[in-house]
Amino acid sequence: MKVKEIAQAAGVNPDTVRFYTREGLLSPARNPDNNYQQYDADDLRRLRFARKARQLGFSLPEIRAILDQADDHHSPCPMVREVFEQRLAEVEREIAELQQLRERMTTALSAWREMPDGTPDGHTICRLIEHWDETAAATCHEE
Amino acid sequence: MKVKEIAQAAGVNPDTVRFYTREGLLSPARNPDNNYQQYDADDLRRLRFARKARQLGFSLPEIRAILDQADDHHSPCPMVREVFEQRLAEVEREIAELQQLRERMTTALSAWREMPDGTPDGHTICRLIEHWDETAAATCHEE
DNA sequence: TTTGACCTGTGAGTTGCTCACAGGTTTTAG
DNA sequence: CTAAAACCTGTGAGCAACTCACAGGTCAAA
Repeated sequence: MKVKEIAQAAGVNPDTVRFYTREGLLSPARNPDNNYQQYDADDLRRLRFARKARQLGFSLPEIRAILDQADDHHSPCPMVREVFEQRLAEVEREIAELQQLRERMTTALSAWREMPDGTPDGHTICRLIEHWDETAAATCHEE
Repeated sequence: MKVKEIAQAAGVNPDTVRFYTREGLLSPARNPDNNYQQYDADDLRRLRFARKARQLGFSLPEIRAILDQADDHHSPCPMVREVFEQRLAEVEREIAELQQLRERMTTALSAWREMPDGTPDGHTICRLIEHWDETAAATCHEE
């Protein structure tokens, strides 16, 4: 398989395939005639695995670690369980943060309906945002 | 105020102040003696505004647009309302995606409790992840 | 006066791609 | 048979919003 073929088979951008190859997640053979990359079924398996793992929130270094362990005939699954549970906790924290944010946004939006727009006067820039509750917002930071 | 002082007053990293200055959100005067940046109360107001707007999900270009409009004595608030509503919709979409993801993760986790770890055998890399439901996960992509 | 804490600008690193570029190869249409 | 289109190659830059590192200048206190 050439780059475009494996990319289509996995449903990703060919540049992603090239990128993963550069990053060492894929190690295709070479066609000695034209120096093209030659991917096989095992590469496709690895690529699909990597994409699934990405959807689960694994980072590329984590995925590479799992793949490397699999290459060494170690069972990577306990590691997967561990990282997975950490990732689940993170997802739940993100949900909680976003829900807090949403709540404050809808509250602010309904409060704003009664506020005049007001041209900036040198003391306020936009009172809609300046009246946002600072301490409440402080707990909601992106990372 | 010098960089560190305004940074402390707004509760941000001094490098963030420098970065915002480079990006044109802040335009401090200069001390002609030593070429140090000199921030005033208006800069602090702009900085605090920018941070609040960031917490609300505005991008730096958006914030700069608001600030520029305020400088020109236009009322930026209608623009704020508009971008804010877009942002709220986005937050709600993110929440929905993360909730879907969490659900699939907890489902997978409980399914995995009954699965053996299994050393990779050349056909599977880690069955924990390979048995993740592909089509279900396809609807949850990061952007 | 020397140490330490600050200041300056610039450039690189972060993450996971995506795109652009310049040049080589292969396929397809005329 | 040839020319154009579509592919391949590697490398390097761009995204967002910082954060950190570096080398050199400035200033306060001991």
